[in-house]
Amino acid sequence: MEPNRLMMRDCKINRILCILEQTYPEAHCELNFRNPFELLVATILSAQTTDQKVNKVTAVLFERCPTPKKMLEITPREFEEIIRPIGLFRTKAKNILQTCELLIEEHHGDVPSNLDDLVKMPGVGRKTAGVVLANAYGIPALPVDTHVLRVANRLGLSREKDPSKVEKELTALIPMELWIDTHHRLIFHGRRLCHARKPECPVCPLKDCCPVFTSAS
DNA sequence: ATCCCGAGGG
DNA sequence: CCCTCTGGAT
Repeated sequence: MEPNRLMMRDCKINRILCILEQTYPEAHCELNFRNPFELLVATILSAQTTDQKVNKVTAVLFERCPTPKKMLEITPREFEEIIRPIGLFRTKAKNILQTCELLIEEHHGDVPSNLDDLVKMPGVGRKTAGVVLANAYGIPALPVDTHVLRVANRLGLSREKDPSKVEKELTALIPMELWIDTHHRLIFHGRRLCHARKPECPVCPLKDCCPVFTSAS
């Protein structure tokens, strides 16, 4: 128990951020988009799937419906068929089409650049809103998804299980100019090494800072 | 079988 | 906190 405390004191947040930067210097959003509207739609679609599958579907969708107005011109049924391969297609179709209506009625067809308005869109929670703010507008955000949550818990950066509480703790801990990159790096790390089931601790660059590894060995 | 870069609802 | 929505990959 003493060794753990010392270990954690040695490897504070700066060390973790530094290793993350060296390990995943190019971490970035892997969704394909050309403007805030496309990113908003792609991000709503990305729940419970991979970016690669979303990109396949949006390549077709954005070609046919590049604006909220165009998206409402095809039938909901046609819309569902286009996005069907990614799953959860009925819920997502309904949310996206309602979001398009809201964008037109209350935002002149533009995607709002603040969290409060974004979260009012159906199908848009903190995570989706954060991704849009960060990647479409360059506004500092550190949205917490399942990867970020899991990795932050394991590294001892937060003990909370509620994503919004974890977000608060992380943003308090990390300099604002690093929020966006850190979000992407934690996700890459969660996907590459820090898997939900079987984390690859022996080859993890963060193992010396991580309570999971140091307490297991 | 079980898991995906979630959100909304009970 | 738990459940459901969905299909596809593994």
